[in-house]
Parts: sequence; structure tokens; C-alpha cells
Amino acid sequence: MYSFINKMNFYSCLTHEEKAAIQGCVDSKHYFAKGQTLARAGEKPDRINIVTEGWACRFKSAHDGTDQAISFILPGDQCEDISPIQCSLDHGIRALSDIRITRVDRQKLLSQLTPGSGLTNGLAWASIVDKSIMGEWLLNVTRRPAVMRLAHLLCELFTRSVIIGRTEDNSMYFPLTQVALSEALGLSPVHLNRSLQLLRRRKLVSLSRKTLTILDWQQLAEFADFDNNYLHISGKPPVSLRLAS
Amino acid sequence: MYSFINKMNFYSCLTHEEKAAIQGCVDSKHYFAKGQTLARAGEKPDRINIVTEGWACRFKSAHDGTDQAISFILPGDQCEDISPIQCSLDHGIRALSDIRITRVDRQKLLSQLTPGSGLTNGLAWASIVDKSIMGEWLLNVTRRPAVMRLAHLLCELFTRSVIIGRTEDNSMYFPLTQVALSEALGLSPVHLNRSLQLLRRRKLVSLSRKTLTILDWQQLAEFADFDNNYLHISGKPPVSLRLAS
DNA sequence: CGGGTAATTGACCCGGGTCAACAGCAGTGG
DNA sequence: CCACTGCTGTTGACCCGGGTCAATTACCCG
Repeated sequence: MYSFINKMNFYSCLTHEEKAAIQGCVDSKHYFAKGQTLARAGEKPDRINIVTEGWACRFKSAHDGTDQAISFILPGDQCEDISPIQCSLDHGIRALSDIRITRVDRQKLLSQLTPGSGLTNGLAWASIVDKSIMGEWLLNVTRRPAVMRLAHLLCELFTRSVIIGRTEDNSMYFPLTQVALSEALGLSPVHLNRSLQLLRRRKLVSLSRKTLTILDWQQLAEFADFDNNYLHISGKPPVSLRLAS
Repeated sequence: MYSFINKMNFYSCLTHEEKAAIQGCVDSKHYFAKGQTLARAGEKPDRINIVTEGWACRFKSAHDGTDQAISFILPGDQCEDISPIQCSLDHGIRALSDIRITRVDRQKLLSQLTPGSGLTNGLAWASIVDKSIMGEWLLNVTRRPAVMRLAHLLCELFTRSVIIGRTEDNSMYFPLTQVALSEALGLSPVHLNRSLQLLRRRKLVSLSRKTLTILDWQQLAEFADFDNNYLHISGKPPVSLRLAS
């Protein structure tokens, strides 16, 4: 739960009371193994599930049975919208690694959403960033060639990991298989593999044993045409500093 | 302004007082010609601009100078997020037809966002739908071949037009040029043209003089693998009925 | 009737998909 | 400790949907 509060606190600024109040909404904790489905399209969940450890993804299934990932859920992210409106999911959610989840009482949490509260602002931020990311993915997938597309996604995921404090130097935990990456990027697994090899050959990244290391951030970001504006992190000194190095 | 209130009222349910209060936030009205830029990436607008007549699009520019549309703005839609958080735009906005805009005072409007108010709920709905549409676009663009992709977008735009009451029988106002369509679908204008011709030859749609006519909704929707679930309109009888016909 | 925008057509090409085989490696049970 | 099994990653050969370039042809409006 620390991960969620930390994220809210990053975007907004929570008082001690607010943090405690959020803690008070916790209902239960759960564990899911890699590959398990956390939610299916059409469901109408009445709890909020927050991923506290591990990665998941939202995905939609196409006419031909293939899946497209529409976003990644990292520690601190919720599976459901936290909104007064409750509507059925239009996509599924799947664990991409073993994950830990904290379930929260929806009504209790909603009651914290008074105008101006830290939680209200934090969630508003998070929502804007989510939308921005989807816009950037749209651009990524339609306008950038495969290698660049992959490089861009790696930049994004590294930056997001920095934000939630899950990097160590230039390395990060990276549980995605090549198939999962290809489903996010709209590429075939085969071609994704070839693109990844190009990045490795250029000594921009190294990726093995679930660890991604950025070998040359400047070069990688430039190559990917990566501009972190869309993540709306400007004015968050700790992160800016980390990324400048 | 009617278009915006009507949209909020469609998703939520506004009292007379609420409608009047929204009207009270109106600041000024403006006109923009087709092709004009309403906003640029990086700007931090402090007014809310609501399109009341005509179409616009949000777009992002790629490394090679081409643009990708990331969503369409129809009458009743706002250009800016209505959120306590104010952050800079990560995309531009361009008029796709001559458009009319009503400018609204941000602070006044925000003061209407009390928990449980019709506006709060309406905006929450709208936000969820916006996000859903982007997810569907992601799927559309990565997983569906060109003709199907186009068919799907036409289904979406027709459905959205029904929602805002801008259709007449099976026809609707449709100001998009083929270039604009191709920018939304991630296709080249040439290929878009060919795809459109296929749909015409199959007698699924007709499109000329800014009027789109759906010749066979059943067939078109089936062909496009269109499932309007993602627009979250179930339980809105007037629309369901219109679309069933 | 002229000029500019939007649509259409043909010829050619390439990024990335598909299919199929194989290698590496982790976990499992004997 | 090893053999088995299934997942993940890698490679090669071949193919096609959709891109590009370039030239016309409508269409719209003053």
C-alpha cells in the first residue's frame, strides 16, 4: 500500500491524516501468479485493486484472437478507475509477473474524494498521465518504425520506474517477456526479437534475467525520439535529477 | 452550450439549477475556420474551450513531421481536461471544419465539482469514455487491417453522432477529409482512399459532400467487428433504440 | 473561368508478418 | 543428479499489406 500512497504523494501532497485515511480503506491482500487473469472485459468490479508488487497489463482481444496490451500496470497503479461512476470494464487485466495486490473498499476511498484533498488531486494527476500515455502509445504504434518503437517504450518504462523508485543506477526490474512486449507494441514476437537485438548491438540497452539496463540513456532517448513531457513530471526535482544523470 | 449540457445530461442527470450554474460559467464565444490551430503542445490553457459546432482533433507530431490524430472532438466535447489539476498540453488541437467554441471560466466551473453533483458524475463518465475510445483506437490501429479499421472508425463516429443527436436517419454530417481520416487511422492517404472505395463497392457506406450515410449498419458493424461496449452507452434507451434500427 | 484543395489511379517497393525449426533454460519429479 | 517438459528466445526463408512517388482528375468557390 506504501506504493500507492507514495505515488499519490508524488503527484500531489498528502497530509499524515490523509495517508492514514487511505490506509484505513484497505480491505485485504492477495497474491496472483504470473499469467493469471485479474479481470475480464465486461466485469463490473466493486472493489479497487491496487498492485503493490509486480507488473500487470490491460489488454483487449481482437477479432483474430490476438491480444493488444493497452497499458502496463506497475506497483502503485490501480486496476479500476477510482471514480464516482462505476461501469463495466472494456478490457481484461492479466498478471505479467507474480504480483501482490491490496484490495480497497471503494466507498470508503470515494468518501476521501472531497474537493481539494490530496487524494483528489493525486488521482486527477494519475488520470491525466494515463491518458497521455495512451496518446503517446498511439503515436508510437502508428508513426515509429519497430526499433524506435521499442526504444521508446523502454524509455517510458524506465522513467516510470524511476518515478516509483524502482530503479537502481541504470538498471530496473523488467519482467516482460518478448511476447508481452510485442503485444504492447503491435509487433510480431519474431520482429520484436530482431528489434531488441538491434538495440543490444548498438549497446543502448541490455536485457536479460528480468533486468533491463540502460547502457546509454542520452543515445537511447535521442534514438527513440523520447520526450518525457507527456509523463508530466516536470517540476518534480528528485526525478528530474535522477534522469539527468 | 446546449451541446455540452446535453452531453452531461446524457451521461449523468442535471437539475435545472445545475444547468443554469453551468450556463453561468460561460465567458465568451468564438469562431475558428477549418484548419486553424486551437492549441499547441506545451501550452497551459487557463480557460475551458467547449466545441459547440463543428469538429476538431487532437494530434501529436512525430519525428518525421507527420501528424497522428489521437482523438476527435465533436460538438459538446471540451478541448481541455476539466480537472483540479492544470497541466500543459502534450498535444495540439486543430479545427477539422469551421467550428464554434464557447469559452468557460475554469474556476467557476470547477466550483461546481462537488461530490455527487451532476456535473461531477457527467465529467467522470466522459473521462472514462474518452479513455476507452483511446484503448479501442490502439486495438484498431495495431490489430485490424486497413478496411476493417476504417469501417470501425466510421461505426464509432456514427454512434457518437447518434448520442449527441446529430444524425438524421442513417446519415450524418461528416467533415473529415481523407487526409484527416488517414491521420487518425495511421494509414497513408492513398491507402485510405482505396479502403474507402472498398466499403463503397460493398455498399456498406456512402460518403460525399461531407455527408456520411450508413447503407447497411448490421453488415458494417459486423464487418468492422464493432462492439459499442467501449462507448459505455448501455442503459441509455434512446440511443440503444436508434442504433437497433 | 481560374486556382486551390481534395480525391483517385497506377507502378513499384519495403518493413514487418508468417511459418517452421531449433536452442536455451528453469522447474519438476524420480 | 539427471532426464523430461514447457516456456522463452533466436534464426532463416519467404511473402504481402500497405507505403511512396507521381501524375491526373474531380470539385468547390469566388
